[in-house]
Amino acid sequence: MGGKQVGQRRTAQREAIMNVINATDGPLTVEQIRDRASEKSPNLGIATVYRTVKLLLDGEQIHAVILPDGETRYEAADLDHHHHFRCHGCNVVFDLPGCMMPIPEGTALPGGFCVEDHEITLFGTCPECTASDSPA
Amino acid sequence: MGGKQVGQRRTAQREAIMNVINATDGPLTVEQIRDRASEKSPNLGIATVYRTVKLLLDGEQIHAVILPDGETRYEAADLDHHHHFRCHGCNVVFDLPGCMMPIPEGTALPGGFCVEDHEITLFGTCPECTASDSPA
DNA sequence: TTCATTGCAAAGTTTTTGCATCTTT
DNA sequence: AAAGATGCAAAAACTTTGCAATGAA
Repeated sequence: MGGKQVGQRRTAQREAIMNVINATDGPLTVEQIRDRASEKSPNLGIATVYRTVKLLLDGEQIHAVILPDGETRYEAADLDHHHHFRCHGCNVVFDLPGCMMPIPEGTALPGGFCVEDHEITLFGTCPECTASDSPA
Repeated sequence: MGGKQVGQRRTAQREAIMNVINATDGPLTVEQIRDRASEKSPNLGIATVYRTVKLLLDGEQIHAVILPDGETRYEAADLDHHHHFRCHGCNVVFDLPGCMMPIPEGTALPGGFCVEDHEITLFGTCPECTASDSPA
């Protein structure tokens, strides 16, 4: 009922988009995905990126990552549990392998809040920006 | 240069909006602010809420809180450092006093990332929803 | 050949801005 | 009375959707 089927054909656009998402070590915005995928698929329309992202979300192949800066980014779903670091200098978002959350899921907090999941974002300066910040 | 001055007059709308924001123990969306403030200021326009929120942001009286659900909320700026808990049942966002981040600011992470700030969101079930979830 | 997929443009959403009017000072 | 503030409606920014054309199978 309703709607055509979708996600069945291997197209250059889809290939390019998936490759871009899998090639980074940090989540990307739709704009970033389009810019990078456009190199391989020149006339790539922004609507196609949005549609493909939605397709990949539905298929659990990627996850949305919404950081406190309000931008929605996307990352491959097959990554291990990890968190993110956003550089104040270049605004790039990096993956930080591992987890630094001391409260295990299932814990009941003092107020009676039962913790099932968590999200952590670190902000600061990335190695590159640290290097270029400090004068010679 | 440019733009009128702003934030100089005490109006019913402003009063209502500020009271609403200061009366909660969790950050509120623009919609929530308007709904609650409308009780005191009936014809409150959404544009006024947006303008007032911006005004308060500029004046450092409130902060934006963007959680991983993508909704932008606002909270009083005079609160102590704390984090947030979003209930999967009722979608309400609560303040969690205190901090559970083991990495001090100023720490350099293994990859060379220098941490200056952080943001934590916990997800789970709030006390009320825990109570109503479990049958008698 | 069929029908999912694409690009473009139109339509939704959400937030911002222009403007005449209203209200605080 | 002067000028900031408000409400409405138009505009801008970001996503989604309709549709004819394209191209994978």
